[in-house]
Amino acid sequence: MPATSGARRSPADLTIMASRYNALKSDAAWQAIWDERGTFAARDDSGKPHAYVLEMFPYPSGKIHMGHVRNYTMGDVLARYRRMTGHEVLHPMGWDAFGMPAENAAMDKGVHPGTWTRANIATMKAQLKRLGFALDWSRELATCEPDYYGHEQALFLDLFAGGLVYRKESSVNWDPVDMTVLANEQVIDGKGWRSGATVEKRKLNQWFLKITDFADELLDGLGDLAHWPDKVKLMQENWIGRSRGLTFRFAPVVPLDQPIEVYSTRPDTIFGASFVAIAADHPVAQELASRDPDAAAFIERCKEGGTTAAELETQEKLGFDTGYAVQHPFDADWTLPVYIANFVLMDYGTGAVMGVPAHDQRDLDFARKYALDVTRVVAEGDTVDPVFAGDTAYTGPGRIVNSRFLDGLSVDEAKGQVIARAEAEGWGSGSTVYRLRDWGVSRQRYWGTPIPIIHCDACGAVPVPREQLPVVLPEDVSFDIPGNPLDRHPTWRHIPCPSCGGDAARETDTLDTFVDSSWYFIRFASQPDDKPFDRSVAEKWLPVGQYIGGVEHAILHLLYARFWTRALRHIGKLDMAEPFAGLFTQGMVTHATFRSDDGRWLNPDEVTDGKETATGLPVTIGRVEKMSKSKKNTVDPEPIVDQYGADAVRWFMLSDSPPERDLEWSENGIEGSWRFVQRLWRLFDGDAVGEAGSDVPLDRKLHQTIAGVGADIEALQFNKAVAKLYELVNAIERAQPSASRTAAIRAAMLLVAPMVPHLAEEAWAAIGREGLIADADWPTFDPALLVEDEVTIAIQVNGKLRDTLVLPKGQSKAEIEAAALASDKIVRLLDGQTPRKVIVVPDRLVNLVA
RNA sequence: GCGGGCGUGGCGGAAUCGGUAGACGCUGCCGACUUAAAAUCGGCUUCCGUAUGGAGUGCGGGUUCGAGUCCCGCCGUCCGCACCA
Repeated sequence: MPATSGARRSPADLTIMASRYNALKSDAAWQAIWDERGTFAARDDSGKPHAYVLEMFPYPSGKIHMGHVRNYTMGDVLARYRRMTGHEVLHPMGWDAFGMPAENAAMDKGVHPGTWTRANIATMKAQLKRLGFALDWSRELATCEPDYYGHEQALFLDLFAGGLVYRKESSVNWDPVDMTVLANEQVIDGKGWRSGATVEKRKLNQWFLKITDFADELLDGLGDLAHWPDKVKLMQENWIGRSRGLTFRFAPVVPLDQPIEVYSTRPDTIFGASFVAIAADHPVAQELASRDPDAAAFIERCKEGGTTAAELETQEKLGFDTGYAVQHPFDADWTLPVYIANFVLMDYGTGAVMGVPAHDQRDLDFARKYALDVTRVVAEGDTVDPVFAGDTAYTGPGRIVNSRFLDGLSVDEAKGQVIARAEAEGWGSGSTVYRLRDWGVSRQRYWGTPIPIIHCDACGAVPVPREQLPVVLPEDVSFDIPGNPLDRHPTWRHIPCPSCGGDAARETDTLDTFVDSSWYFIRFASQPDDKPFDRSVAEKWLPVGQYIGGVEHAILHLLYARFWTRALRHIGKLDMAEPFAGLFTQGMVTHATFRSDDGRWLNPDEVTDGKETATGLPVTIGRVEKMSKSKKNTVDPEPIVDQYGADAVRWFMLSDSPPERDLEWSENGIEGSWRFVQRLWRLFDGDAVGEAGSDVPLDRKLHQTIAGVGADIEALQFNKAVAKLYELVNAIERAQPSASRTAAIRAAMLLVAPMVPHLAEEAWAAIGREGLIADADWPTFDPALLVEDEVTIAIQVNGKLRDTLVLPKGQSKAEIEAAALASDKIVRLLDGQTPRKVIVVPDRLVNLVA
């Protein structure tokens, strides 16, 4: 029905003519069309500029949750926007499908991990499709399938051949509940990251990847990641933990029969040393313990101490005087006692330290307890007294004092001097020490990538020949006892040695699942059958332009993926240093928590009007927290999508909260989004007709919105883009019919298309446009229309706003000042006085200083 | 303890370079339409004050004609690391 030109349509007319938008019907219809046409399949050989948008792939735990919806909606908006701005977009999806929960399910429910995992994938894939994400499903992969992990085994062997894989017996973190080894990164406060069980130390033969070879690269490479959050870069920097100092030897004094090597970042304070401390598991301590029961008892006592944050905080510094002594490197007559101390760690540096109590807090605590000398060697302002008072070590800058040939130097100069002397005299050398350790990748689990190695008594560890890959997991396993079923399998592990043909056994450990996620983004870009990836194709897409995921992966996954990429470059497989050019870490989806009268957590749908629905008893409303099953404050996306449609859910995920912050789920919020979807539909459905006449203010608003929304999406500031779209829609609704208004409505369809794609397609089709809006071009803006021709000038007196004036843009300072002084309000306020000073900011404000 | 982020109405938040604080949304209130309700539409919604007006961006200082924004010192809160020599 054409509107009457010039007449404003009444709300009643709108209601009559606009049909209600049936989201469920449209969602299904357009999803089917996108599928049939392969709309979102990425073409490797496209002539368009390539864009790779990736969200962290999910673990198939059962069903998708709101966090997934938020994560994938953000990526989807960017992917769709990139398509509309002329890019060939790769936006794939897959499954991080190996891991412990599948084995737990196997143990709990007696279902095979593969069956459980694949069923979850099917469920979650259907749920993702239901949200209308612009994903290239033809590239879907699951890490638990041999056609993925077989290639991973090949890469593992490539790294093995390249010298980046080694095996060593090492003390490992053993999780007694999950019955597996954990990486240091997976031990949190002395407990397993997944089970929460207190971690024990065990000696096992483990496979390691030489990530420490890349420590410098990984650290320095952070500097090139301009589009990564500073927070994540800083976390990685701290994790790698590079420090520079001096590694040097203290010569032994009889009866000690070997030198003790220490590492120090403060060689400048060497004349302040008053003791040497070694770790409880230091070889010298162990040797002493074998002869001295007191030493052995002390070492046992050190191991009893907990490793949690709280325990460490309060733990007393304990020492055991070994009776040994060492010589000071600069004075053979100066001897220092050697202690075993509970605060020295064997696995950092050399496992031994020199104690300089005046300038290190731990050393000071220790020295005070055991009445050792505390000598100041760095001046604190004018204080140079060698006798150091108080219980707070001085760690600041200053001149070196009481230090013989170092006196008068700065801290840095003295460091250099001492290192130079040590190197010249041969008792030490400048060195770099990292907190980062090599990556232990062995897991004593079934549901993971089998490590493609065969152990032969004669030949040692032999790689599985390439033609025998993939080493496929046997299906016939049982989970009735904890531990690794591969160890118990009757036949799988028995195999002839590829080298000598004798009896040999397969490695039964599987790879850490972080290995699986260290290269999946490469496999998405290129997935030939006969090799992990085709280098030239992968390099067309990589690095990932924008990677989006949770900040919980700031260290582990992102560091491992960076390492893997560099390792592949090292062995000549891929010419790329960094896998993710842009990274964005989105906030969590949160919800209020509810507790019943008797303290049980309640699901939001068990609460009605502040009372428990079932009992009518009052409910305590707790704080807003991350949605979690344990607190029962989850909202299942599926029924929400069924009720409101995909677009309303997507719109809500983008609204209000900045994407890096938490988003609180609310019933009012989703209803508001649903209302807006309906409002958009009324706008699109009711006014796709030609009108005459122009409306310049509306044109301006439109062009400002086109420019602004595009910039906001590129900056991933979706909440701002949403606000601008609300403003545009408000303006269109208020405008009189005109050609400008019709043009604005049509442009608005394109502007909202990345966010509410189903509605946009429906509207596009309704006005008879050819093709899909998903394939349409993003509207362009006229820069001339971005600026207003009139500006509102603020008039301040002494910095306080007193009046505003609307003036043509671009007036001179004199004109603006004259206009300001002519204002009635200002004349009244000044009361005949002349301002002492007048500040005019053209097109902005006038400040009159009285 | 070390490192980092954040602090703006009833709520989520906006304010691009130091220049009109509170855009936009939610909630709430009033009104229109309706027999009624829902939906929709219009208006109001930082606080104090009937009002002219005053106060106001965690607190206290400072720089500036002008500070949410910059500087100094606190407080609160969240996150990461954690005896790293």
